[in-house]
Amino acid sequence: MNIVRVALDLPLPRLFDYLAPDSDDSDVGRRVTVPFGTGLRTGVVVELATASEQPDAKLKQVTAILRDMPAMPAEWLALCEFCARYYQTPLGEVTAFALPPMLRRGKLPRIGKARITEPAGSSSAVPPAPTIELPRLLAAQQAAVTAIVDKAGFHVMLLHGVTGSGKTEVYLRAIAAVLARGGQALMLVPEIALTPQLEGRGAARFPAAQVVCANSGMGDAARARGFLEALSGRAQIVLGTRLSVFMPLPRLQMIVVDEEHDASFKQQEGLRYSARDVAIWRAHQLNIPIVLGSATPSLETFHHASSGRYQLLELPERAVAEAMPVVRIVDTRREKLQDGLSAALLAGLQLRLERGEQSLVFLNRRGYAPVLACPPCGWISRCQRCAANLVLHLADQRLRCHHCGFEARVPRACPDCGNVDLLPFGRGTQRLEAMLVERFPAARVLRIDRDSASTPKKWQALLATIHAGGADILVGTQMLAKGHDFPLLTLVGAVGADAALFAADFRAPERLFAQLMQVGGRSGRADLPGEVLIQTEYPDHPLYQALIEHDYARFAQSQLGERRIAGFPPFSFQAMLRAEARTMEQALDFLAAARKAGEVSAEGITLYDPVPMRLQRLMTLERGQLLVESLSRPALQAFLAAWMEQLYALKTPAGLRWHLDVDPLEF
DNA sequence: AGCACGCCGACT
DNA sequence: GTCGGCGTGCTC
Repeated sequence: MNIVRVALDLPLPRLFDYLAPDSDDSDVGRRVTVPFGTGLRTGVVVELATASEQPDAKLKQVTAILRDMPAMPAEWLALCEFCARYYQTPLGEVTAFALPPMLRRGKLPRIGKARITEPAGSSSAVPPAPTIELPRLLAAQQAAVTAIVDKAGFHVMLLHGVTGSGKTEVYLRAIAAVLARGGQALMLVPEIALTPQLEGRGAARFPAAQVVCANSGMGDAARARGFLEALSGRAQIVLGTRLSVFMPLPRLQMIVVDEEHDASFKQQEGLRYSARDVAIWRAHQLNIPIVLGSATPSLETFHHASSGRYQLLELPERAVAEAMPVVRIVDTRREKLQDGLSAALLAGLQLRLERGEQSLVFLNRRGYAPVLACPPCGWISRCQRCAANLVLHLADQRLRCHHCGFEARVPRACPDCGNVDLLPFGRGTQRLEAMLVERFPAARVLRIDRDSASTPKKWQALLATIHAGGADILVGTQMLAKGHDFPLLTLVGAVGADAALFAADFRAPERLFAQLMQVGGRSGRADLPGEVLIQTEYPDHPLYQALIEHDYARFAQSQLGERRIAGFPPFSFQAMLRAEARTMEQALDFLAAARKAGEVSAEGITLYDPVPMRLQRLMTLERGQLLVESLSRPALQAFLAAWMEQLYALKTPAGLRWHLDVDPLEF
């Protein structure tokens, strides 16, 4: 009896068996449409079988095996199976996620039926060597390229180099070597904003190579076409955001993860995978090298590089600018600030204005003020759906919840007592912008945050203005920190950074350091030295001291010391069970029951008390969480697998939803 | 997740 | 007397 075992996109951790009389080995990895319940569904054949555990009477016959494109290779299925196992997600949900939506629905993009079925490997010819003139490499770059290119087999390398040290050039040389051998390369980058730019650079460097992009912002057909190009072997380079780690690449020979520390590699809903970690597993499975690049590696990665498990490749010098920016700490404890800005920063801005250079004031909080309040009666602007304040956006006269998107007009008077003198408290980018306009009337002030750069088009326009010298003072959030060079920028002021120093999240300092290092790296070019001013009430804090010295390693070591003592990752392994329900009591009760169920098999596992999440209520749902920790990853994995079965069996009150987050980044 | 079946309130 | 509420149970 010919039976196919099918992964269907359902929240059920099992496969479904179907009769498929005309199936054979070559159908493993193919999409199938099958009758399911009352309707039809599309899934993926994961394996063949001759018998089923289901009674014969229950078995239905496959409606169609879709043989209109090559089957997904075994390596791709193995990757999905790993994710299903590791992240405790049903395999059918993983395969559905890993396929572009169009293919997931059983369809094919227009054009290229001929191309789709063309045998793979036909284009594995060596592309002609690029004729464009290559930039000269620094000694350290050359050494890094050699180290990468010489590797055969699985090998994790950390390419550690500050902004401007020429990491991208190293990637491109290493990729060129892979292409010359007829292989395919996969390069992961953080967010959509910078892929077009990189795509251009890649296309210019490898004119004969097929470069395929993948990110969630692309249209359905384009994504499906890219997937098929990669699967057929025609695409030689895949460049994309986290989801491109699932691209099928039959001749994959090297993976690059640029800005590997970036939090956007971890998906925060649905399949909560880390593309960086999945990429490392994939490299291991394929026995190929992988390069992780960053100026401020994640502490996990740095830890492995220090212990020798990963090879450390250092790029100590800046390739494009002569010097690192000078970092100065401005002690704001004694000084009376003027609208939040110190005399030193104001003087710095004035000086840049006089010289015709650009400045940037970095404040990671958008809006005008974080909250609007009525001092006499104590009313404050709160979101009705979330346990959060409504942020005042004066630019369009709205109050906005940054968590759920709720909006309201700014009230003329206090809704509680009628007082008309409502006061904004705190400072956001809009307020900073308004204040700078007033203080420097001759300056052209430009605000860059998610509100002013709400669409790619607006974002491009803002970038163009900055590059053309059409702005003197930039006010911006972390948006500005990523991936763009501003040649005229010579001063960066960081305001309100202290908030992250004592945040409840143990990863907050790590993120702050990376952010400040990155935003500081925007300033200064060969002929225009850069300066970074950090306003703080904790001038002696080790984080800032390390920043002055541009000493990432020192910062990382001190952080790792603290993590070791506290037993935090990378010295322990974690998973978070979260629940949301109509009432906090329901959420916490479920978590308590889950904890009780888990305690039976919790050898070597710590199950903490269920607690409300930091953002307790979101969209009217009360949220709680339960942290699970172990000193051993295998022990944690074994526990989670057993625990999940018990969790599926727990009965939950109506409206309660839960999920498990393995290796959580958010607390 | 869907989508059925299944027993209790206000409508033609 | 029926339309429909969403509780629980199954899907190969």
